[in-house]
Amino acid sequence: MCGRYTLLTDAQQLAAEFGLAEAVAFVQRYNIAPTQEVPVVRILQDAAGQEMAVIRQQEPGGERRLDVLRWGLVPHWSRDPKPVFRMINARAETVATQPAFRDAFRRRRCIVPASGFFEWQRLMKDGKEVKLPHYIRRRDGRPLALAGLWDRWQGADGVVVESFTIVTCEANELVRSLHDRMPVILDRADYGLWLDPASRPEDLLGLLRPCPAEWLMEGRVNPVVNNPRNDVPDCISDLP
DNA sequence: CCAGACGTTGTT
DNA sequence: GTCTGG
DNA sequence: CCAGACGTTGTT
DNA sequence: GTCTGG
Repeated sequence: MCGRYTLLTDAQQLAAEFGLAEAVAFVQRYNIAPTQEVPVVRILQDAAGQEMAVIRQQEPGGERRLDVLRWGLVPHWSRDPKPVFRMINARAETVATQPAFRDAFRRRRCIVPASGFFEWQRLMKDGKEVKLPHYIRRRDGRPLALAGLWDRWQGADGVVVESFTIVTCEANELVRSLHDRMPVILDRADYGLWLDPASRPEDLLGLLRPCPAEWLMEGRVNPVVNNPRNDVPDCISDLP
């Protein structure tokens, strides 16, 4: 599962990691929650759904850009711009066939950059359930590339809402003690394949598996992160 | 994901 | 318990 | 044909 | 938009 994460990487680092055409400034975030607007990496297509041929010749797949989208997918056919259901995650196992995701999986994939993500460990203490937040990040300090899907919703009055969801898979050995699901974390060598609108579904499905546990490290953090209103550095302060 | 609220009426 | 807001 | 659904998680 | 159920 992935329901909260951070983005602390600076614009230059992010541009280098993801091969962005332009280093776009954005706000550093310690506590990103569903429904909020956050930057994602994607390749835009023209209205006909074709990549722009000129750009494609120079850069396979087209230009990688950083755009701000809403977390919680609103399918283009929704009556409402607010999803009736909380589509903040999409299961890797069914993403190619579920009506809400399959179009996006075929042609509108993105990478959700994150410095780390949170998982809550549920424990019973004195007969009451407590939720202990844990923070998971890469050992090598690089940002995480979370596999995402996006869509564009347009209302009758012309209002446009662009939104995204994070693909999940079964948890690896490191995350399993906290939860049985985790976000799909892409290898740097696979960024191009995932982002290229022309990639074949059968190749893409091979990427949707848990990353090696050795990539990651994990530790308990301050419960101040539990409240999404607290977007402060304490959210990732380590607890013994 | 967690925190916090949790109503009714009539009209479009 | 269940839904909405962040 | 039209109407209605379209999702994930965790918990029971 | 597209599929399923009636």
